Amino acid sequence: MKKADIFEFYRRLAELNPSPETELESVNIYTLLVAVVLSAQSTDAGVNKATRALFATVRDPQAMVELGEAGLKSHIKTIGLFNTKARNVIALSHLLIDKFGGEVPTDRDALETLPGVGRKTANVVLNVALGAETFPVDTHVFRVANRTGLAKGKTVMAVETILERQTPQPFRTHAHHWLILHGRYTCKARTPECWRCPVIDLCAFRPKSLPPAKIPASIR
DNA sequence: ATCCCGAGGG
DNA sequence: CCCTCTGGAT
Repeated sequence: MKKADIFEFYRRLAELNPSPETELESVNIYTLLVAVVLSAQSTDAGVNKATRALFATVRDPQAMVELGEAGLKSHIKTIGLFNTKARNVIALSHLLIDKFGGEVPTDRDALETLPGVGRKTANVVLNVALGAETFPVDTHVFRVANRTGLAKGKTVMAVETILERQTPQPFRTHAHHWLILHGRYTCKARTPECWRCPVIDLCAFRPKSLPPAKIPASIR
């Protein structure tokens, strides 16, 4: 996508939602980390439903370890991949206590040493908790970037590299959330709702599937 | 049947 | 690169 169009793309999403935030609920950086780990291949709404009860009493690694894997599983049974996630969250909590003084590390390499934490999760924690200019590429960002032509890449890493390089300064901290919210509510996976898309004229997908709207002269 | 703020292992 | 883990919503 052309440089001027990239700027205009973000400018419009920013105008509609000046300060976008994550829809994952958390009470501190530790619970944020846990929520993001739990969110893999699951909806934010589904994760929130489970974590509301969990985070009411468990808000730090020590409490999580005391709850135990079986106890955690009973809280997250309704979330996909819950066996692996429960194991990872308990292991990750032990590691935070043993190697990081009970605190969540704030650099990407350290975060990625935690079980269940990959590049995308680390990028989300850094962006949401610290306001870092990271570009987590999830299913929505990957789809929106490729479909619209904003950043075409065959892998999530390729897309992240392009976003990191091309995103204009005023939009760098929130770009991730604008793309994800646009993907979740408008540029949906199965049936994108192009009729209410604010950037339809900048989109590479629109011309092929939906012809440009022709408004009859009679109603103009 | 497809998708949801993926990661780890082969 | 591929596959598996997994329940809930649509």
